[in-house]
Amino acid sequence: MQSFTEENYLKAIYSLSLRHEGDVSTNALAELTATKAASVTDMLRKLSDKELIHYKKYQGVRLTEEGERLALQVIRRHRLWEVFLVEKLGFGWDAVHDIAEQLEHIRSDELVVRLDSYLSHPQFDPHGDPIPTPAGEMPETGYRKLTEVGVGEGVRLMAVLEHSTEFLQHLDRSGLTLGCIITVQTINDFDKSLLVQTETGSTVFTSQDVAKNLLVS
Amino acid sequence: MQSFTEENYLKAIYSLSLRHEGDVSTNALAELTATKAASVTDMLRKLSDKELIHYKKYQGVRLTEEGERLALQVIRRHRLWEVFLVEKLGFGWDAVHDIAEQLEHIRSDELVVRLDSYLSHPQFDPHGDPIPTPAGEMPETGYRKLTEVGVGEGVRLMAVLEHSTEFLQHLDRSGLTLGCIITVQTINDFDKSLLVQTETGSTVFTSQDVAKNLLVS
DNA sequence: ACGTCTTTTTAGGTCTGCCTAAATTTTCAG
DNA sequence: CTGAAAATTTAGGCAGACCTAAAAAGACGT
Repeated sequence: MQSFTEENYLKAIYSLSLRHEGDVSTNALAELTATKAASVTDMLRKLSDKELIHYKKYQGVRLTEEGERLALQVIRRHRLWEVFLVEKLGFGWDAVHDIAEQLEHIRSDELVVRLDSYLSHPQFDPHGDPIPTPAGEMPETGYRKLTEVGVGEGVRLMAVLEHSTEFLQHLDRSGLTLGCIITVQTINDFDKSLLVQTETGSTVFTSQDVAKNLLVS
Repeated sequence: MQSFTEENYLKAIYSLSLRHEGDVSTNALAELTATKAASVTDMLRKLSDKELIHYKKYQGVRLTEEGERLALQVIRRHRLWEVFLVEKLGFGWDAVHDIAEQLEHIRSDELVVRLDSYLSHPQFDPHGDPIPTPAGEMPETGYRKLTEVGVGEGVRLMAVLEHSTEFLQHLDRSGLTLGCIITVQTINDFDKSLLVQTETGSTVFTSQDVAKNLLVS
C-alpha cells in the first residue's frame, strides 16, 4: 500500500512523462510537487525500492508497469470524483480540482466501483479528460492542441490541459465552453496568438498560452 | 488547521466524554485510538498548546469550546458521508464506517454545505445517530438503552452505539432493523440477557452486550 | 579536451506521530 | 497512613517526508 505522498509522486511522474518524450527529470518533479530536488531524490529511491519506477541515478525516471497501473488508478479516482462534484453537487468545473486531489486518496475499491456506477460510468471528467478504465488503461482521444489548428478550420473544444480555477474562470468569461465549436480566424505570426470565432458569432482573442491548453477535435 | 490525527483525537475525546461523566483518561484514549499511553500524552500536550483541550498532567482531559466545535464538525462530516454512502451509493449500514472515517477529513466547507443540501439536510445517520448542526450543536435525542427498558414495554429501535461490521451484521441476521418496534418479553436476572419480540412476531434472544448498544424510544 | 555551469545526489537536520523503557504521580487496600 | 499497584509522564529513539548546504556527475561552449 502507498501513502498519499507516494500516490502523488506516481501521478506527477505519469503526467510529466506525457508532456515530454523520454524520462522525467528530478527538477521537473520538484517543481510539480512543489518540493525541493533533494526531497524528490529521497522519494525516487523509495519508489525504486518498491519497483514502482525505473530509476538510475542522474538518469531520470520512468514508471514500471505496476507504477503506471497505480498512477492510473489514482487518476481514475480523481476524475470520477470530479464528475461527482460537478454533476451531483453542482460545483463549477473551476472549483473541483483541489477537492478531488483529496478525495482521490480515499482507499476503498468498493467505493470506486459504486461511485462509477452511480455516475453511470462516465467516460470523461468535467475538463474533458478521459477517465482511465478499471483495468488501468488510459483511453486514447486523438485530440489536438488548438495551437496546431490552421486558419479557417472549424473544430470542437473537447478538453483543457490546465485545471486551475484562474484558467477555467478565464475561459468561462471568454465564452469558451466544453463542446463549443470554434473557427480559427487569424493567427498572429509574431506571438502565435489567435482570433477565434465561437458558435454565437462572437470573436475571442486567445493568447498562445491559453491556446496550448485547449484540446480540440 | 488540524492534522487528520489531531481531528481523530478530538473526536475520540468527545466520544469518551459522552460515555462517562468527568474527564477522559489517557489510557482510555490510548485504547480507542489504538496507540500507547505515551503517544497520547504527546498529543495531549500539543492539543493543550493549541487550546483545544483543558489538560492538567495526571488529571485527565476535557475539550474546550473550540475543541468541541471542531470535534462536532468532524462528526458532522462523518455522518453526512455515511448517509451519502448508504442512500446514494447503496452501501449496507455495516460497510460505511471505515470509509466515512477517511472522508470525514476532507477539507472543504463548501463541500459539506453542498453535500448536506444534496442529501436534503438529513437529521440522522444510517445508525440513527443525530447529525450535529452546521453551527456545531449536537441534537438531543432522549433515547434510552434497551437495557433500561422493563418487561412488557414496547419500544422502537432508534439507533445503535456500536458501528462495527460484525455487530451490525449480527443485528441484520437477528431481524433487528432501525425503526422496528420491539417488546421486552423476559429479562434473565443472572446475565441480564433479554428475550424481545419483534413486529413480525418472532422472538429474538439478546445478550446484555448487544442490548446495551441498542437505543430505543 | 577542459573548465564552467547546471543538475542531481549525499549528508545532516527538522517536525510529526509513533514506540519502549524508566521515572513519577496517583490511587487504594489493609 | 503506607506501600504496592496502576496510571501517567518523561526520556530517548525511529520512520516518513521535508529542508539546506555541500559534493558529485553530467552537459556544453570554445
